[in-house]
Amino acid sequence: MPELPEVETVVCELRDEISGDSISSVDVFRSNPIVQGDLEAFQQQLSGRTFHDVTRRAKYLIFHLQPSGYMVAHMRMTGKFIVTEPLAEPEKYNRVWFHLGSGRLMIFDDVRCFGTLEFYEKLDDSKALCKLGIEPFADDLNANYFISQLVSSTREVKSILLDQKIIAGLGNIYVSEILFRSKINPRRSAGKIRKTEWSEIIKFTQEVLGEAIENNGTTISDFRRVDDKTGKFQQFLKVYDKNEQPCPDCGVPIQRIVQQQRSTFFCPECQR
DNA sequence: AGCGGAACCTGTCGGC
DNA sequence: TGCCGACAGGTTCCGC
Repeated sequence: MPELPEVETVVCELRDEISGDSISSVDVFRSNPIVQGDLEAFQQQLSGRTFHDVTRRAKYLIFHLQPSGYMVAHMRMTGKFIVTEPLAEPEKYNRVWFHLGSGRLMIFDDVRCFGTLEFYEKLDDSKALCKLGIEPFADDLNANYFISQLVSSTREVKSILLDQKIIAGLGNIYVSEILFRSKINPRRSAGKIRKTEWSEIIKFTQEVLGEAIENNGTTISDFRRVDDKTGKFQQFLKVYDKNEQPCPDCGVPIQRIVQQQRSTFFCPECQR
């Protein structure tokens, strides 16, 4: 489900739905490995608190609780949050139920159980959050941010853009799209990317993510609507999953390669 | 430092 | 039809 635009969408929807609602109790149908740390402590820490706000940091969801504390969540590949009227029985991949004071249910559903839920009294206590790099829409993100730390780096530029410690929130799909629009070959060494090229990468990062956020819901954000495969998302992607298909700009076949055990798609003609 | 590989889990799809 | 391997949008850990 999630790259940053999908997380942003979910965060906004959840904020509208649950802000002000309280948690009366928490049912866990399968904790391993979703709920981090002691399960009973987690249930106890959440029960009785109220959702005050929901925000995003990179691909993490942060549930602000009152009178104190935070639930930090990550949906990984297949996690989902659903707010619904009460159900009699958990559905197959429901992992956690949050019973809300309003009588509704917030469900964390996750086929693959890669997702994570953690409670923290203070956000600084989350090591994962502390390690994250700059947000793609941060005001102080500029070419020098990359150049200053990558002058002599031989790492491939794709690896840099996926590195959450450097820039936090980009995922495999959008990195292919960003580098295509930037006309940069994903295998280029980061240290050899010129300042003007970094500026292009930043510009197109914000453009691609912005478009995806605007098109939320019809992108990949909802497996329940996955039958709608010919929706806007397919039109939106220019290279991802387009192996052997003609480049929309020059007609040369898009190439699929593997970098860091992940698929990369690019145009060998346009991207230098 | 930074790479590759494996791991966490389950489902789906294509080839034989 | 049935089995088997490859693959899936993320992150972390380990060894070299």
